[in-house]
Amino acid sequence: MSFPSQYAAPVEKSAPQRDGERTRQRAIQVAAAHISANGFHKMSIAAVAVEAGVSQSGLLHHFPSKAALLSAVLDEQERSDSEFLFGDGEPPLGWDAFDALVALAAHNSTRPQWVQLFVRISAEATAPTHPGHPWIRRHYDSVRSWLVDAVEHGKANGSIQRGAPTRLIVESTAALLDGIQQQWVLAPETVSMVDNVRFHVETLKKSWG
Amino acid sequence: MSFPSQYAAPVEKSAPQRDGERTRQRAIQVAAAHISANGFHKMSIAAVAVEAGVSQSGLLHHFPSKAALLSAVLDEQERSDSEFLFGDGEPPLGWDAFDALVALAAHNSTRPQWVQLFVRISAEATAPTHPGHPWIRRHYDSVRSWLVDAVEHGKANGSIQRGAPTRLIVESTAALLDGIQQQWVLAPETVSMVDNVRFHVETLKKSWG
DNA sequence: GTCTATACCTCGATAGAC
DNA sequence: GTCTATCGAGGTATAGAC
Repeated sequence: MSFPSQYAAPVEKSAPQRDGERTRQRAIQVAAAHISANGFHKMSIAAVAVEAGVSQSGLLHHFPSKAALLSAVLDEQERSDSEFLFGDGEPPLGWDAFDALVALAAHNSTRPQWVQLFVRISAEATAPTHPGHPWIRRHYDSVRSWLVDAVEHGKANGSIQRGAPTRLIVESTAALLDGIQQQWVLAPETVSMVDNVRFHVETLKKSWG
Repeated sequence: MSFPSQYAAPVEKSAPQRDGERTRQRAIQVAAAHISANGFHKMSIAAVAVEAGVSQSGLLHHFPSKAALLSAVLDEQERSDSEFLFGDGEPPLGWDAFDALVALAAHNSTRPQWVQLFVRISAEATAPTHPGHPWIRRHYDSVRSWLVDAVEHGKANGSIQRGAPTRLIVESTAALLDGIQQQWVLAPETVSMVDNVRFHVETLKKSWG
C-alpha cells in the first residue's frame, strides 16, 4: 500500500513545463506501466523510449540513468497517494486513520496498475542494493509513524483502549494491506481488497475500541 | 508464506543419486540463494554455474533452461515447507491449522533465506508471463483450500462459530502472513513475525471461537 | 532537447569434442 | 556428464552532430 505523507520526505511540486516536460511526463507514465507489468529489473529504457516516442538518448537526457527514471516514477506514485489520503489537510487520526485505509483500498481497486507497481517494487526493493531500497524504507517508516500517531491519539481521547498493543496493530494492519494487494494482483476477480481491509479494521475496533 | 500439502500437486521424492546428483543439489542451493538475494530475473545461470563449481553448459545439462532451474528450486521449497507443516500425517484442521501457522512463522524466523525467496517469487510471479506463475497460483490455491477446510471443520465440530466469514478469515490470514514476511525481510530486527501472526490468530479466535 | 551511431557488456542457449 | 567455444540477442550508457 502506498500512502505516505508529511511524515515522509517532502515532495516538491514539479516545476513548470518547459519544452520537454511533456516528454518527461509521458516517459514516467510508460515506465510505470512497464514496472507494473514486470518489475524494475525487466524494464528496459530502450522499450520505454520507443513507447514514449523518443530515442533512447532523448530519454536519457531527462533521466540520466535507469535508476533516476525509477525515482521519478516512485515520487509520482507517492505524490498521488498522499494527495488522495490527506488532500491538503491533516492526516486522519484515531480510528479515522483506519477508515481512510478502507477508502484507499476502494480507490486502489479502480487502478490495478498502481497496485501492481507497488507490489512489484515493495518486493524487489527489499534487496539492499536495489535502487528503490531507500524509497521503500522511507515509505514504511512513514506509514508506521502515521499509524502509530493515529493509535496514540485514539488512546489519548479514549476511542482506543489504553491497553491496546500499538505496535502489533500497526504492523499487522500494514501487513494485511500489502498481502491482500498481492492476492488481488494475482486474482482480482476472486479477492476483494475492500472487504478484507474492512474486515480487519472492524475486528480491531471490536477488540480494542 | 510457503506451506502447501497434498492439496497441491504431489511432489515426487527425488530419484536416487547418480554421479551428477551432487552437482544438481548444489546448483539448486546456489540458485535459491541468488533468487533470494535479487529475484529470478536478476539471477544469471552463469553466476550460479560458477558458484556451483561447474561450467555453464554443465549446469544446463541438468536443467535445460533457466526456467527449469527455477522449477527445481520451487519444488524444493514446497517439499521443505510441506514437510515441516504436515510431516507425514494429516494437515491440522480447525484452530489447530492456525496454530500451525504460528509455528511456521517461528520456524521461518530462523531461515531468512527461505522467507526472502518466497517474498521475491510471490511478487515477481504474479506476472502471467513469469515462469513461476503456474507455481504461485497452485500455491495459493493449495493454501486457500487447506484453510477453508480447516474453518469448515471447525464449524462442523463447534469450535468455530457458524456465522464466521470463512472467506475473509482465510484471505486475511494469508494476506497477513505474506505482508508480515515482507516487512520482516526489510527490517528483521524491528518486526516480529511470530508476534504478529499470533496476534492475528488470537484476535480471530476471540471474535469467532 | 533530440537525434544517430556505437562502445561495451551480460545473458541464455547451442554445437560438438572428450 | 562435463567441457570449450561461440552465436545472437538485448541491455545501459556515452560521444558528438544538429
